[in-house]
Amino acid sequence: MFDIPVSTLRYYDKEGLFPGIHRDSGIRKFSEQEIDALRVIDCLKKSGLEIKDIKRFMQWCVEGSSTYPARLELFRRQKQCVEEEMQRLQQVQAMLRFKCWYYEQAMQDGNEERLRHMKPEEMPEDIRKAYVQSHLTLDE
Amino acid sequence: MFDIPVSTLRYYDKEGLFPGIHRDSGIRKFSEQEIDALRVIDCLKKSGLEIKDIKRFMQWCVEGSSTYPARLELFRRQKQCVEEEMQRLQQVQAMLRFKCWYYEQAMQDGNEERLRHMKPEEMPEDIRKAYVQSHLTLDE
DNA sequence: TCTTGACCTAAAGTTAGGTTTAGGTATTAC
DNA sequence: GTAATACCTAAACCTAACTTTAGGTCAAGA
Repeated sequence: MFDIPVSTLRYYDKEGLFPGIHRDSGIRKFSEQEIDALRVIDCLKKSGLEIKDIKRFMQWCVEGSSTYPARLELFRRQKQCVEEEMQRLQQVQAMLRFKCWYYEQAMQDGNEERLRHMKPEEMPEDIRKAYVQSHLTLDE
Repeated sequence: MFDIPVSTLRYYDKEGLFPGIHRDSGIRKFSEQEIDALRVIDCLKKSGLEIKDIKRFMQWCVEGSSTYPARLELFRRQKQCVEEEMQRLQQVQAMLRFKCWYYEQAMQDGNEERLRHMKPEEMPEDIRKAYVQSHLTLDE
């Protein structure tokens, strides 16, 4: 259903990611609760959170309304993280766009001579923008 | 300069990421070549490439013009990867937007009763959109 | 009956990408 | 002269997030 190996589900459970999971004579029963937990786990993992922090969140969920502020703050923080990650990826994309253009040119020319001496001002505008953007933060 | 630990630079070199690096009586000399390599390494790493694949790219760079097509294809593939990653992150963001709204409501209400019975149709439009978007791929 | 398959546990193993340590050389600062 | 630094290597260590293995229980089907 979720394309997650059984071993991973057991690992998650061992790590405390399903604090309230019910068992039927030893066998884990995944209810709508846990399905939902899996969605949140997936989301929080992709937002950069570690398992132990996801566990803490799952604990908050069983602790009730007193932990609403903590949970809200967590999601706000992760939203911020993802926004920053997207910005980094946009810079990465700029570099990749530039590199694709670069090697298209190199293939046409058969060598990198012309490119080696090219200044940003001589590049097509969109490529120059990509070049400049991708050479920002890591420079100097 | 790049805020990379010396140990990491040595590790990269050991992994073959600076194939043509020059040494002055045993000591590595980082020229403009290697500075540029570091930018590309950073970009390729963030695009999801592993060290051993970056090494392969660096090898191509010393092999000359015959590897232009391979290099171009690599950058095109990584561009694709990053685009897909951005889409995944947009879905994650939708979930986070929904969760932030959810807990803002829960804090106002003091409990989750109202929210528990709420159907997507009853949510504010932007939140409903976020909810629907974030519940897409992992569902059923 | 028996054997196939789904579930279980605890514990060991795996992988990537570094980091740390131990031991050594060479240059600079006082 | 000697002491603090910056560099070097090889090899051991580390962490997160799984995965694999070994060994066992139980129920259904041929």
